[in-house]
Amino acid sequence: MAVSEGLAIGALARRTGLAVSAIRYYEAQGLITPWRNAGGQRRYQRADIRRLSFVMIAQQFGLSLPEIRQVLSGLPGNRTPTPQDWKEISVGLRAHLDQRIDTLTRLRDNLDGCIGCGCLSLPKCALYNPDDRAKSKGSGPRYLMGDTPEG
Amino acid sequence: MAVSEGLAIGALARRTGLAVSAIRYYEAQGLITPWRNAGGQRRYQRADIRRLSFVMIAQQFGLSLPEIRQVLSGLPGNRTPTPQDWKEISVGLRAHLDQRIDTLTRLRDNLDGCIGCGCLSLPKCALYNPDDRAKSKGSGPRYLMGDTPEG
DNA sequence: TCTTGACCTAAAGTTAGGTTTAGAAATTAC
DNA sequence: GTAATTTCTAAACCTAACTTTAGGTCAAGA
Repeated sequence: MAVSEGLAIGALARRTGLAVSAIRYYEAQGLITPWRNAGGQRRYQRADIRRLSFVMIAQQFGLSLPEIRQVLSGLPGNRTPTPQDWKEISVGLRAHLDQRIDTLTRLRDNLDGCIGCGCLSLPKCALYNPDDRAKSKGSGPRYLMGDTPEG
Repeated sequence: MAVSEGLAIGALARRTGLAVSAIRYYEAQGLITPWRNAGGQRRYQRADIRRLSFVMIAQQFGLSLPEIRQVLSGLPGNRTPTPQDWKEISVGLRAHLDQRIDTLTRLRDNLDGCIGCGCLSLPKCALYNPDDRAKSKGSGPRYLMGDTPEG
């Protein structure tokens, strides 16, 4: 009954809205590290509610789980994170989000130009420098909408 | 050799930068419909280069393949699409993109507020009304960063 | 105590968007 | 005419982020 007994996984699930299976999965991905009670069941700190909420927010921002793990590694390991700790690692998120907004805005403006001329041929298209998450799998520059350089 | 013989799948792949396997996959998803030559091989119209380029652009915008299929269904089926046709279906893309940018911007501003107060507790967080693509899989509202309504 | 609900692990299944493989047939190049 | 290249189909495989299932254990309450 003491606070030190920690939260069971079901309680943590109810507090975060996550599925129990998702929380176990996050543990397997190194995002959260519970301890075990005498019977071998997972027990969590109250601060882990905040930690999982952060994971959910970062996911909304488009970070992958490995990326989130990286960001979380910026938290102190030897004590419960303070509001200031959370604030500091959130700065990186803000930068990530700014970049995503910027990419999409460039993409939109490019489409506007193409709609404007009515041809949709984009030799200067933002797709040549696409979003970080997409691409890098293609082979060299692509000539879009049917316009090759040699005609 | 006549134009009417169409493009083989390899030629289309070179013109679009897509893998041959991807083009076949898009056909299976109903995004493109080649005809077959006497030997059973796929043959494509030159206009299909443009069609596939549109698919790639729409993907950059975050549309799923079923969504793209839906958008493409706005093209005339009985003739080669004109620049005006492409312009018309692009308007929907523009709206989609605007909405995504708007969502991300709200998310960012919300994070700013939370960084500002240093607590990262977001009862009014944009995550309650998240991006269209994410969520809808959760069960009811989530109380983020450890703050439940009842305390 | 007994029973019910919560929890455990490991493995398989799921969706999206493809790629890879295998073996055969068509096409192209010389 | 033959060799090399492309293309064909079907099915298996891949990653991310989880969920589901199966069979068994732990914890809490009447």
